[in-house]
Amino acid sequence: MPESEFPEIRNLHLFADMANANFTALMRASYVQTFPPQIELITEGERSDFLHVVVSGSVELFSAWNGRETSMTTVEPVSTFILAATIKDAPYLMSARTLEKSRIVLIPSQDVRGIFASDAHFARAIITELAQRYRTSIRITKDLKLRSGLERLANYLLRIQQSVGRDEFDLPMEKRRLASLLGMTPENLSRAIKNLQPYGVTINGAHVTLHDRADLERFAKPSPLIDADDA
Amino acid sequence: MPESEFPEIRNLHLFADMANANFTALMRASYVQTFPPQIELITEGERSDFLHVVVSGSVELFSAWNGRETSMTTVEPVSTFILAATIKDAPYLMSARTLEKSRIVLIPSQDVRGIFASDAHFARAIITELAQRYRTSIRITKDLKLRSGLERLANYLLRIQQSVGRDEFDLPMEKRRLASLLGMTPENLSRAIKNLQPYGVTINGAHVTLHDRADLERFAKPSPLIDADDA
DNA sequence: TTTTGATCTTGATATTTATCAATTAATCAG
DNA sequence: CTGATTAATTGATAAATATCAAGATCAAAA
Repeated sequence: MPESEFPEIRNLHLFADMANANFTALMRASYVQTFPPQIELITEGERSDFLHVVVSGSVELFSAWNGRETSMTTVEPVSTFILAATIKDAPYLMSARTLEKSRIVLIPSQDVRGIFASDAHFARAIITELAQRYRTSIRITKDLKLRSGLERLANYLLRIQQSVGRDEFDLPMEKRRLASLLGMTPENLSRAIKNLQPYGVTINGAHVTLHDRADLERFAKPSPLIDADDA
Repeated sequence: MPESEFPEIRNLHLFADMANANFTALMRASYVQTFPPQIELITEGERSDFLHVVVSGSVELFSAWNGRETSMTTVEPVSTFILAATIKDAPYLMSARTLEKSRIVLIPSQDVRGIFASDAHFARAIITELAQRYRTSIRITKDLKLRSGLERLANYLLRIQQSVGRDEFDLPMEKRRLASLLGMTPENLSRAIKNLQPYGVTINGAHVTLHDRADLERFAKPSPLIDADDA
């Protein structure tokens, strides 16, 4: 693996504080590969041989059961995925596919497990990362169990609004995939979008305008205990 | 805190491998308290001052939003809850209430954070615990997004069957709460139970009989990637 | 540009799930 | 044991969501 890739990985919280020697050892054992779009990188049920790091592009995590499929999350650069499976040396619970041309670093799981056992800083970073991901997953469960599809969409839009800081923005993914992420069908998402019009939401193609955020918030009732990144 | 309580806590994976001095320090800083049933121990949104350990009894974790409430999980002895909030020093995402008279150990969060920074064994145990909980949470999301209510119930029954090893058993909780756990209304659970009769399921009060497990499995299609504890 | 294929939208309909109301069954305190 | 309370069930209805089919829109490839 070329050393030129090291810095951006090193900057990840996960690797930022670990001993230099350990980081270098991890990197030397790793592979970097560029994948075209729509390549299935891992399949749920497989053994987790590598911790993956998305350096550029983006990756979708999804799951299937009984002929159905659902989008679980999108992994953007620079961050890791399937950390928990790597740690537990257990099968992946989700599949992963590239959404676009993506550069992926593959770190052998065995090396990750070996090093966190001896590097306290690395262990601490893993703890923080896992705690964060666990909490995010709990938020998703609450979103699914406590809200209707329409409410999930409304809060999703408000979360984007929050993160970009503007009332006008583009949807960051296809509606088809957004629907799956929100736990609804594409048809229903189309209708949900219309049903938000009375609250000042206009979506034209991918372009979203929130004409009256206060009004939308009155409907969506966003909560930091579901919608914040952490608070 | 009385030393008599130490051993069973010490036996938890989470505390089993840590240095003796550290364990003792944690315990000396802790409180034990016995709570009556239906006491709200923590409320979502509060700061996480204590890591909780259920020594006896049982505790329900639940969440509310916009006047609705959903049951998230049940904590049985001996295990901890709200570890992630403790680690992150962040507000609880779930509330907790005793289901019965329960003995709870309260370990100051600050001490937990202080010690895992210096005790590698403890840190490692926390990693394992968080990874496990994260994976469980992912399974729950898959269950909710990929299955109908009827399918969730069918698989829930098969999971209990698996854990008790018999085709006849009692539901471990009120139907009201089971419904909430499965993400449906009590009325719907009643009907779902009836709808499983063609697959050999009889539920009389709390007593469940699976007359034809193979048949039920053909309908439920259990998957180790959703239903196993870990595999 | 045109074609081709996919996504998106819309309407009609079916299914699933929730709500409301009433009754029955179970539990518990006195 | 008995009344009071809560849980569970059942039926009727409403709302939410999914499915199916068709057309419209968009985007990539020839």
